[in-house]
Amino acid sequence: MIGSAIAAAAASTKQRDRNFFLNLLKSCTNLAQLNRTHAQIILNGLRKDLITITKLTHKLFDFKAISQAKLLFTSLSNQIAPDKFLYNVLIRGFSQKESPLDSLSIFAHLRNKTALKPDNFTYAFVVSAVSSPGFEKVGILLHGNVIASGFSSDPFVGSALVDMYMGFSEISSAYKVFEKIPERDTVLWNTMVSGLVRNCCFYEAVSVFRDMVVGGSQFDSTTLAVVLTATAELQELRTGMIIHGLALKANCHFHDHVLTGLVSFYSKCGDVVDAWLLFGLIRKPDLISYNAMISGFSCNNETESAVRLFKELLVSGEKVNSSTIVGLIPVSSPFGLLDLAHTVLGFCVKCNMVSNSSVSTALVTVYTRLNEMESARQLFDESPDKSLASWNAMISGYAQNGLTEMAISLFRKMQLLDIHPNPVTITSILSAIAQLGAPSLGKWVHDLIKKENFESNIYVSTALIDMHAKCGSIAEAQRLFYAMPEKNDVTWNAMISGYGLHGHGHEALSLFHEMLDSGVSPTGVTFLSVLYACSHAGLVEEGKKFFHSMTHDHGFKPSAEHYACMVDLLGRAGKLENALEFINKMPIQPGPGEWGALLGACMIHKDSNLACFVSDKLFALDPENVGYRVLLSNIYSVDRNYPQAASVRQVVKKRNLAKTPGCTLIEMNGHPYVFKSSDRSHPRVTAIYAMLEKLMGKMIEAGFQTETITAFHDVEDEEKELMVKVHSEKLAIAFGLIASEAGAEIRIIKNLRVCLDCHNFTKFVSKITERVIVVRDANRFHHFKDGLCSCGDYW
DNA sequence: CTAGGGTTAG
Repeated sequence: MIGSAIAAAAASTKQRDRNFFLNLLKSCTNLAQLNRTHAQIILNGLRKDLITITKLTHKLFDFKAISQAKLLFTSLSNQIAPDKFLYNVLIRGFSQKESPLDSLSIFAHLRNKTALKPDNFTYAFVVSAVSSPGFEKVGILLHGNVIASGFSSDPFVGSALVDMYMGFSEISSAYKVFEKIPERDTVLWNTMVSGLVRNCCFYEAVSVFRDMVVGGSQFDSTTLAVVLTATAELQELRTGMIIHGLALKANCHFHDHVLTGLVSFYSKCGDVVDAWLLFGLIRKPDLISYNAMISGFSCNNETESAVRLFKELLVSGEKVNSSTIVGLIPVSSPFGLLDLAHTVLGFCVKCNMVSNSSVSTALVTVYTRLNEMESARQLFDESPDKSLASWNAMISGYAQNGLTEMAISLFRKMQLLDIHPNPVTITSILSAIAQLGAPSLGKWVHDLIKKENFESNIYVSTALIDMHAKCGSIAEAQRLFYAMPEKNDVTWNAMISGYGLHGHGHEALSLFHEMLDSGVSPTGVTFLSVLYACSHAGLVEEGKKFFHSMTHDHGFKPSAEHYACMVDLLGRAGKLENALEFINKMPIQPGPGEWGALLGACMIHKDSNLACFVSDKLFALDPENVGYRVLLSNIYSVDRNYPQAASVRQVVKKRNLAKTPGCTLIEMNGHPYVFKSSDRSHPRVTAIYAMLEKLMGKMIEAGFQTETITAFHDVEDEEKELMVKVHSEKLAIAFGLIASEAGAEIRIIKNLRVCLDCHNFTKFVSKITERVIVVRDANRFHHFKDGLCSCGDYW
């Protein structure tokens, strides 16, 4: 029809008027039609008609013909004087094609080179052009212009301003603008809600929506769709269902956007069945709806369905974006779906998407979750422009997989390239340092935090508390904790578990009550941390009471970890029978956690009969785990049953089960030194071994029989060699003694649990050298002083 | 018949 209209126009020699072309322009549905119409406009002498040109320019932007629009403007601007309308179309056009600089330069031209006055349209467009991070300065300047020109209460300009501040993550400025606008229309409210959602302020988004409804403002399908995503993130089942009700009443229920919002809401709340049903009601499912459903399946562990839908999307030829890949991440983690990751990667390579920074970041995340660190690093190295998010993905991947040195060295590289970290980077790197237990690195990062002004960030300061506690300075952690003006549940948990780590059970308990008084609700982790603290401080009765109160007063359903902690509490205190009874009475099937805790208790209390029984359970549950076998072998050793110990070790060896090699870290004058078992690589190796020999000699003199010395009878050669090996912590302590001033505290960190022999050795050394020795092992801190250890020999 | 330009968004 349109084609024939154009044909008629071309065939006719009769001059067409402006109105004819305006209608024709309006009905163009693609660029080719538009170009033909443009030709006709020229033929009909309307080339310089401002009104026709304005509409034409507008249409060119609609079809994303941005360079053509630019060309048209530059070629005409010295022949005709553009008016405000044309300027406005250009400013909007560029702003929507994401070339804010072009928008700004047109705006500047309008202000400086013409006598035209910008109006509310102009400001709405130019403000929305600069609504992304990086334009803060010019954005605030424009806000000043808006006020000066008297447009601050215009709803269109107001919405644009609110959106702009939301884009800068200046939430409070956005609120200020919003509150100053008396007439709040639906779009303004929507701008607030969606801005809050974009900034992950989901709770605030829901609360603004509530104000909107209570205040009687009209909402629309956009409002509902957006606020649904907030309830999805919050897993606010009640609120989400109320909104679903509102959608039904307002007849918005069948809007595709609302349905998509409902899909993410129900799936994030665990109701994937309803989500799938609603997904089926979407008339024209597009990428966003698919993404919502795929991520819905994957966060509910419905791997097969997620993969099926993903493949369906692939074969449909529909484009996939970074959100699709990001949505698949939960699927790839617990199931080790390496195949899927490779499929995704293959697809991304084919579509040339790997160079897209958010896709490559997502892929890096997928591979780090699968603990495929080499693949992740390769992807990272090959991505052409690395965003801060990609750096963070790689660094936190290393930190989460225990590759702390890699995390730190990558962070160093970042520093060298002068790439500034953000709070996310800092939080990951602090976690790495906490795992490593390197206080000198901690100080370095702490200074950096001050320099970058991240101290007030709650994530950063919480990570700092955790780092200080895990690096041994519980006092510093405590100081930081009480200096924090605002604390969240994680902050409290970090401090409580810090106390537990150092064996300060009473402090942990009293901090828990402080937490309750402060109004922050405890989480599962809080209860776990308190139980852990009770267990490591030998507070059996308190722990039992606490466990009871957790279920009865706080209505918490204990998880497997809580049960394991209780077994640990009982077992550690020597109540092995009670611990076994507790396991047998558990309402859920006992798993490796509970049996493992009991096996640990058997080790401490030298009950090899029970250990044998428990081990059988464990080997059946988790045949690949080496730790349990090592533990069992140690139990036999402690019991002087060396042939049995050796035979357990033989199984480990025969089945090729890899054992984590032990190592110990010590810092001397700000330098970290790592010792492996029987290490001879240190430059002062001779002095270290001499010191060790001297100490061992004194120990025998004093009547300390070390476990290894008595162990030499009837042991096979191979086993003997294993026992004769000097554990890394002994080397580190000997080095600490010769490299530090007399009386100085010695701090070491061991990656595995300290063995009985080394524990005895350290107690003895602390006595004869009059040193405080602080040892962090895989589980906790040991403070050795005057021949005693803070763990009370239960660890 | 005086024409051409709006802000948010699953």
